[in-house]
Amino acid sequence: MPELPEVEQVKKTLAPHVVGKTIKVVDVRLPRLIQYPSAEIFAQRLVDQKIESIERKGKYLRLNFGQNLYLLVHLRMTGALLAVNKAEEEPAYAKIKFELTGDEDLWFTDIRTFGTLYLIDNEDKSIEGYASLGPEPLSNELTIDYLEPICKKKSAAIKGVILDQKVIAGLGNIYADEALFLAGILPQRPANLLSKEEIVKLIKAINHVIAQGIKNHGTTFRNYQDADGNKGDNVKYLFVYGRKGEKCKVCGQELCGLKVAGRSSTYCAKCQR
DNA sequence: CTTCGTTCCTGGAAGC
DNA sequence: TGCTTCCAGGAACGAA
Repeated sequence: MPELPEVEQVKKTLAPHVVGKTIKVVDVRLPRLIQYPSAEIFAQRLVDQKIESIERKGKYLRLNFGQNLYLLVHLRMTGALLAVNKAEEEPAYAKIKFELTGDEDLWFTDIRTFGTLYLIDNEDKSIEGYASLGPEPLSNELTIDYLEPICKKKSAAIKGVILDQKVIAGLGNIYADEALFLAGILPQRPANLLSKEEIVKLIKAINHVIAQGIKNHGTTFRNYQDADGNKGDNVKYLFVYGRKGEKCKVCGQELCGLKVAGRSSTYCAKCQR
């Protein structure tokens, strides 16, 4: 599932293929993926737009066209943006084709079709999930002074708090489990019962796992691939995610599984308290 | 306001 | 072997 490091890797690999290219035709094969505006207007407005740059904010990618026109893409679970040579056959699960100037086209593919796309004017406040994103890991806004008061106000599980994109932008199930393991905190602990020291450790752990994920080009657990169709290398560095029933890499004890905040969670009952 | 459950979807794994 | 059931989860949404 694409989280911050995976989306960052898509941005890096996509940019050399598409920045400076102009969209000539848009073929939307699954209109419900277009959240705003209608699929018809979406396709029409993109014609002859030149891709000036690409940015990432949280798990969103933003293609900038100039004149305050932006394409927001959220990959959700299995969405992918692929640059494919026009001579090659189209990719599997192709849902949207952006015909570009040059030798390659841009494809949006999606197995489970949860991905969402938006074409917006200005850096609009109209897309709630995008406009309300909290600070990012590795930014100087994610501080103890920011996070501690938020935790103090919430009796819900800490894992749910750090998965909330309004609190921290970019964490998903994989990096949340990994950060909680590194910080030595059980995912089900009520956020308001964490000590200041624990929250400090958690912020450091979040920054660490995200930086490592980026360095390793993302985590490919099932379907994630970058714009070149390559997988990430980070899965071999995971301590807990997807390892329920296996031995803890630190203490050797069998890892536990539990539903927390509606998500499957894996943790070590000995290393995490 | 917060918190929690439901919903969307498909492929692969697990179960019978 | 082959069919059925379950599970994966980001985030919007509605209910309590």
